[in-house]
Amino acid sequence: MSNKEALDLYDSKQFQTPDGYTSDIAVFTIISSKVGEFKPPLMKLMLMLIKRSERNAEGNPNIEAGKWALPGGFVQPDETALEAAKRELEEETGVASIHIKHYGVYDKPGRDPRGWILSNAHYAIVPEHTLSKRKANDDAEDVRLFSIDDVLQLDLAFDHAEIISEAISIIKHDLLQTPIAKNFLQNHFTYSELQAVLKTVTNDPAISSDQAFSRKIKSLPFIEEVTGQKTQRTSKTPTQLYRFVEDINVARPIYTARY
Amino acid sequence: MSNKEALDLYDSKQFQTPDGYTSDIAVFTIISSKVGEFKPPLMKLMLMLIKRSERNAEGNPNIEAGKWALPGGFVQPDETALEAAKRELEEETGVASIHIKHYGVYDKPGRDPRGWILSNAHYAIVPEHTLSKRKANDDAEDVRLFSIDDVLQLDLAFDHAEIISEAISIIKHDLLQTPIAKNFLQNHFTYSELQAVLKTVTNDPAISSDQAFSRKIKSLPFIEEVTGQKTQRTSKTPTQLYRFVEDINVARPIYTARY
DNA sequence: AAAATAGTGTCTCTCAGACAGTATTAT
DNA sequence: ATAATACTGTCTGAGAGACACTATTTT
Repeated sequence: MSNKEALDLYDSKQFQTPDGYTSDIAVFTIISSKVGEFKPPLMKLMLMLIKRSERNAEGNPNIEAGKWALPGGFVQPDETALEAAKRELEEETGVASIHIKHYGVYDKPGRDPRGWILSNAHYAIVPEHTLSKRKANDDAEDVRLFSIDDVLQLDLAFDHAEIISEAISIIKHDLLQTPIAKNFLQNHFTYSELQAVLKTVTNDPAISSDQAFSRKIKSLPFIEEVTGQKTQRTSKTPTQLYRFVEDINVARPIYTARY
Repeated sequence: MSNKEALDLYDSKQFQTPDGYTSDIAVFTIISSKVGEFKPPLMKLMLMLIKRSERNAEGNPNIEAGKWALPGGFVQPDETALEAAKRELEEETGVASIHIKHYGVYDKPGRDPRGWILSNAHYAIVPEHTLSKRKANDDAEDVRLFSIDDVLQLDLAFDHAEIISEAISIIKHDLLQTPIAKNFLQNHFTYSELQAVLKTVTNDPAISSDQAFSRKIKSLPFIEEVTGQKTQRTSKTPTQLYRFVEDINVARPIYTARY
């Protein structure tokens, strides 16, 4: 093949190359305020941010020091941006194999004062308890959860205000349009627990009304009853448990939906 | 601010940097076989590919020569990948301001023999007539439209088989889940023209049945009648024209849909 | 018994789906 | 008149929404 000959002649310097390739991760969790025994949970959607250290690992002044930022870091040449995001998230939280999804590319010239630096944005969903062991590291002097209603008031590094704003839009959309609510719940859950997750992003009466939602959940093809399984963790009355069915196509064409 | 001090100390060589940053574009069009006068169109969804030249602009042997590939090229440091895709598409087809959307990042190590080269994949929708002036250029010795049913049988460059396969999945999804069908149609269209577009990707009876679809289109909030406007281009009977309403949210939550 | 959550029993209204029928116009 | 496309009339059944009611259990 002539590819070898072409390769020998190829000069990678003929085009300008980026100065860096990074992955950022918007880590979402839901904190359940346990209101009391035999009560459904009160839930709030939160985003994890780090506070950038004054000095980096080498002891030099850090860029955008003191500002709040998404966790993330440089992609290595032997991995994809998604793999880098998973690796960094695991380094940060100790959790592997959670839900993580790419949602955007940020490459506007001038977005990073250090040069032509590209970022791939991902969002991740982690159970609340896995963030208990979250810790500051070389680059972060603090790690904290913020309500998605407050987070954009912070002094944010780089273009992270824009990246976070889009992450919030996307997760609100995906929670209602895809079955990712699954990732905020235990394997088996009650209708009121799923409802509490959805109520963090919608006040649609078809979802927030107890009667309507407890009826509706039975007819959803991507959710099934766990037959015979009940729990009392949300009420004195034993309550039916449900689970998400794997690999069900949930989307209905907009041209056949009811409006 | 101390950012200046930090910047002076920042060494961009501390991390390995990519060897290139590119944009690829999957250009879709629909060719309407005009069956005859007073007939609705027969439509087929097509993808435009280029055949890579044996030699590049400098006269050297070209990488992946002779293979079919997506049009695309290197992103410049003063533009985003999306801007680069628009610029390249305009250079290629002469069309500006058409529908174009980012849908994927391809950065698997080894995907390009020339080195660590990142690609952002976009899909574009262009009206058929704008591709009449399509032309070969330095990098392409041929430009051609392929049916989305046949295109994956070709000998494709780099990892373009994977990129094209995902483009096809995404446009099939978006055609039914978003109002992008608008971009395949004139401003004013008949129910059977919209139906013909949708039938390129679905055989759902609610869409492919004439009676059902002509009724349903009246109740869709994102489509409105153009009052008093009729056409005879699809039938002897004068037919009602419709248009897409701007900025209507079309998505219904999966938890309130009918299944 | 009281209180709280989790449902179920009905009714009404809308609409999807099916089938048959009508409307319009060029030839 | 015929043929082709574009509808409309009408029935049926499923289900969404609203309201009232029942069920289960702890305290």
